[in-house]
Amino acid sequence: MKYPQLKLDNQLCHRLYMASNSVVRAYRDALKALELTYPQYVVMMALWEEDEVTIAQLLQKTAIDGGAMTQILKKMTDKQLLMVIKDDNDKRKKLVKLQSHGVKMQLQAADIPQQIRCQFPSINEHEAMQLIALLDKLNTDLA
Amino acid sequence: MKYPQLKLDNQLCHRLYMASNSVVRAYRDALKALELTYPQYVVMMALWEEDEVTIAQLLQKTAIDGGAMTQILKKMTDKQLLMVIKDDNDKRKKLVKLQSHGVKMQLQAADIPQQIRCQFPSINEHEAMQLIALLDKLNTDLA
DNA sequence: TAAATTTACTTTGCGTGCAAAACAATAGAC
DNA sequence: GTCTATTGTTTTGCACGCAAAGTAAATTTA
Repeated sequence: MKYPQLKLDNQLCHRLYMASNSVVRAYRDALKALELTYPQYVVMMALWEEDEVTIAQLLQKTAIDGGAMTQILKKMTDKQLLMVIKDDNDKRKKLVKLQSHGVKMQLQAADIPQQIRCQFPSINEHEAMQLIALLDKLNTDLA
Repeated sequence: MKYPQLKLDNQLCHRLYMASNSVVRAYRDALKALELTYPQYVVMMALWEEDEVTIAQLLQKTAIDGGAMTQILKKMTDKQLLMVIKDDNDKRKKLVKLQSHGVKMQLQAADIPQQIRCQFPSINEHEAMQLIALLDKLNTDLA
């Protein structure tokens, strides 16, 4: 091959592409019970950490696309997981607030991380931390 | 917080999600010159390595979704990058073959990997190889 | 204070990723 | 040699990710 740098085997990026897709796929079964997609689950995690935040804060924390977020919040509102309220101090802003159904869901979600973790037994705790550290570097550079 | 395992900061998976999106975004400028999307570029890399392969082989090598592949090959055919030919030995199969325009594009693509690499300077060569090894483990487990 | 700029969010159009269903052609079982 | 199962690919419907354009409200500027 003329250009070894173009071999798929040499592409860090293709590995990331595959890994991200695989991991999101891995969540599907666990999330089916909660009737959540992966991005919707990420929104829930963000809100369980800090509730009543603006959409901008949620976008920042989750790294979900703004255009998609509008649709996601609409669907989650329909499911009674949360509410979107106008901010009276600044009418451009909107606050996202969990409904009781959304709050309670945290209990059901509590063992999902472990369920997922079991699906990659080849990675030990040390390696998982290494991976997180490397991905943080990457994300910082690409931010 | 009641459930630290649900903190976004503790999620390997959310890092992967962000990193994959960021990296694909990073390719956008470089690929704009070739009028390719990232998955289309992956198809090109696969074909530059081995041409005249069946769609099933291409799916296997690229890890692109089958339903999406049909659309991707249609668009790439329209752009004269490749052809999809029926296999006479087994009429279920189809072979994908680069057109001359597609073959020549390899030269233009040859410096893309380096362009992308420059966008995450915090990761040195050793770390990049570490990252690849860890992602390979992950992908093997989740395959 | 009126105009220009910026901020916060929504909308639109396109390109995937995905599951599930559909389809055609081959291979196997009997 | 039919009947069934399997293989290879396409289609459909939905959910994002993304860029770019649009809207409304606040802020800055002059």
